[in-house]
Amino acid sequence: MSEADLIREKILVAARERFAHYGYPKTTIAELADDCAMSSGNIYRFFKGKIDIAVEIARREALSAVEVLESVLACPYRSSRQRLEEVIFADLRHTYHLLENQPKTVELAQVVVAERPQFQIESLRRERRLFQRILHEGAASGEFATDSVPATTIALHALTLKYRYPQVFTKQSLEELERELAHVLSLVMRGLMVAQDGAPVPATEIPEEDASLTLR
Amino acid sequence: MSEADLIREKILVAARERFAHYGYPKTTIAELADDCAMSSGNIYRFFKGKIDIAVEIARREALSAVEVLESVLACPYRSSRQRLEEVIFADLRHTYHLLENQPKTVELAQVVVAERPQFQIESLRRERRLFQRILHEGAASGEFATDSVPATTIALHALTLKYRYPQVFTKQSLEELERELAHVLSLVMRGLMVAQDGAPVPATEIPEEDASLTLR
DNA sequence: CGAATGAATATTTTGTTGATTATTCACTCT
DNA sequence: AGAGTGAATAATCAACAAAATATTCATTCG
Repeated sequence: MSEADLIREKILVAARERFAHYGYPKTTIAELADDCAMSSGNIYRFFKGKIDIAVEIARREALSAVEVLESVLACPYRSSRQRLEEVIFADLRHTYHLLENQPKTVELAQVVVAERPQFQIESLRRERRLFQRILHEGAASGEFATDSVPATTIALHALTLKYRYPQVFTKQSLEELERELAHVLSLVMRGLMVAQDGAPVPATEIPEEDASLTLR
Repeated sequence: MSEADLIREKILVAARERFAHYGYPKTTIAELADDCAMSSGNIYRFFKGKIDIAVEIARREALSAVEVLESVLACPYRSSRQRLEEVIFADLRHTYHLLENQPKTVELAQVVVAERPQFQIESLRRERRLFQRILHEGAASGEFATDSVPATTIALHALTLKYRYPQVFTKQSLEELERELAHVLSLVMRGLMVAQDGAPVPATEIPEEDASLTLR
């Protein structure tokens, strides 16, 4: 990693700290420069503007969240249904805890999305790709019955919207949201799965909360 | 209808007009009083405050929307599936057109919900009751298979959230939203419906837009 | 010469004041 | 007495100035 990259990282570390503690608008470039023992003008050799620091932090946060979810897919013994359900539950829990513990994250996300609408589009796309991969595997193995994997992906992504931005839409507790999500998934799974010799598709069970899947 | 009630209606008519044209904040009590040829003080004999006029208008709007949706249930020849799908599509279209044609409605709704959170809770509850009735009928007739009508109602209501506040979450066109909703309902219906002698549950078709179901 | 500075400038936020508007109420009118 | 008024008061908004902050860039430094 080059010298310049190291300084860039230093700025990002200082910014993450201040954004989380005091929020994006209350953090000044002068403060970040102080933290990094440099002049405010010098920050601009590493980032085009203040907002770009926020974008980079948000981008990494989003990437690492998807990476953690992808680790669920690495467990080979699980069925596609289990994978899909665990990913959706893990996503809900991760976002819920993030907004609980780091309330300033909401503000940061809002600023970034307002300034760079493309950011949200790409985050959603990454998430959809993850869903699509699971559906594709499930369809290939004969576990899922679907006319069109892309169409089902879009549907699944749309119908789980509420659980991806939990505290934004409702003031429900995590427990309530989890119970509700289990009902939603039970309904959907019955439609998605291939009938196993007449046996009804069992209801979704709320998975154990796996600490290793909880970020930070 | 008593004399007092008639005056009350007059105020509501004037307010609806001005709220729609100029918005809630830009409408003054003095203007409403002028419209009704009375003094501003006199308005307060009919409404506790300005916000209560907005609440009453929003309440009636919400009630009449549910009433129109209920008229779908009055068509006896339709299957439960058709009813459910038509109600959800009609709701999407109605809200979409309302926000298109009466953009000030969003502002009004925001003001009312901010001031009276209970309002939203009750509107959602009314909508859920409608869903529950359809599910109940479908379960009784053997068309729908469900362990628990209340649980399925909650699930159905949660997973169609995106289509109840269309322009709030995305900038998608009505056509896109309808196509997406059809995919969502196809998936859900396959899980909800009782298998008919092995034949697969057909995909959801986007219903004709029925002008009589479009409010205002 | 590239890296870094910090004063200069542009932009945004904050605070203040005057004006507008919501709400009350002592009063008038029928 | 009950319906209605409009001036008085309280609350909110809007416009503007002052302060704080983001960004640039001529200059310095190593």
